[in-house]
Amino acid sequence: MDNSSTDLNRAIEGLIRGREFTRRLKEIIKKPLVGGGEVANIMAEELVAKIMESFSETLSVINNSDVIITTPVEVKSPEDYSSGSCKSSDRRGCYKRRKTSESNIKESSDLVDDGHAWRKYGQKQILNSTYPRHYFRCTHKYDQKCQASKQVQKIQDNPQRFRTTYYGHHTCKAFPRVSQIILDSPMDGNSNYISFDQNHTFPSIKQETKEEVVFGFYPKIEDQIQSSSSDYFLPNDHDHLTPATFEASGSRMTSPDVMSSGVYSSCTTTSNDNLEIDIDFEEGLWNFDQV
DNA sequence: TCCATTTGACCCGC
DNA sequence: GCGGGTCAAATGGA
Repeated sequence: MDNSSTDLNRAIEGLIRGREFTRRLKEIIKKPLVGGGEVANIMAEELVAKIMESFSETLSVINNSDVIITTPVEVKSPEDYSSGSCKSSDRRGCYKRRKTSESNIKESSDLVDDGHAWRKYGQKQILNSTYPRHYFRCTHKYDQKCQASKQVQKIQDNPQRFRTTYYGHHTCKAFPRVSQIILDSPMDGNSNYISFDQNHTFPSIKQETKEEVVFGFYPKIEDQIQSSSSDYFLPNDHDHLTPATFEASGSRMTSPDVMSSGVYSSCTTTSNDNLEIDIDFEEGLWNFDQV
């Protein structure tokens, strides 16, 4: 079996896992809440994490042999790493640093869109590390109290790869964005297609607009790095390492409310082998058509 | 003018 | 005390 076939199988397995987790989540949601629904909430959160993990892994496979390392650590409540009390009016540094929290570490040769809107809030040179570390928080940290954050850093031994460490779960309602899911277009009723096309690059949307809430794209770290620090540069063969790219046909995708309704998504990958994946969450239909 | 990014300052865990 | 994580003023682009 050649590599592309292996990757294809891995991608399919990942999606099937995601489907199974989604099915379980659906069951939990359907069940009447017992005990205030806390148990169900916890289970749902775990399932969401697993779903995200499966999709991330699948995306990584699609984007060529990326590695995902999941490090389950004690899950803390958001209060455990929320801002602490402040004494002065200058709130700089006024926060409570998290001790431990759930983290997912991902290494990739490119920066895959993880489906969420991030805002960079810091950059720091790390001791004994050539490359600075970049800090991102969820765009909805304040408007929806989403505690998700991540750190991105070039891998010392392999500067062409990036290590992304995710902390916390997304509690925001912003739906995972295009790389994962595209909705029915309210305009024409046709499904929108995501194309993982090596010939395109990520659009870089840098505003926390309402549009971005729904389909803001993952900002290219390269762009940010280039604009911020001379320490960062793109590898010479960057064209070869083009980030996972996609394009969505169907233009306007604006209303978050659409997300809550029936979801149909369809994505297309184009690599050596074309993998077309149609996902209908509402009907539970997943079609894998090798083109 | 608005908003994202940059960057230095500050705080906390180890 | 050091180093890492976060904050917010300053800055620059749209």
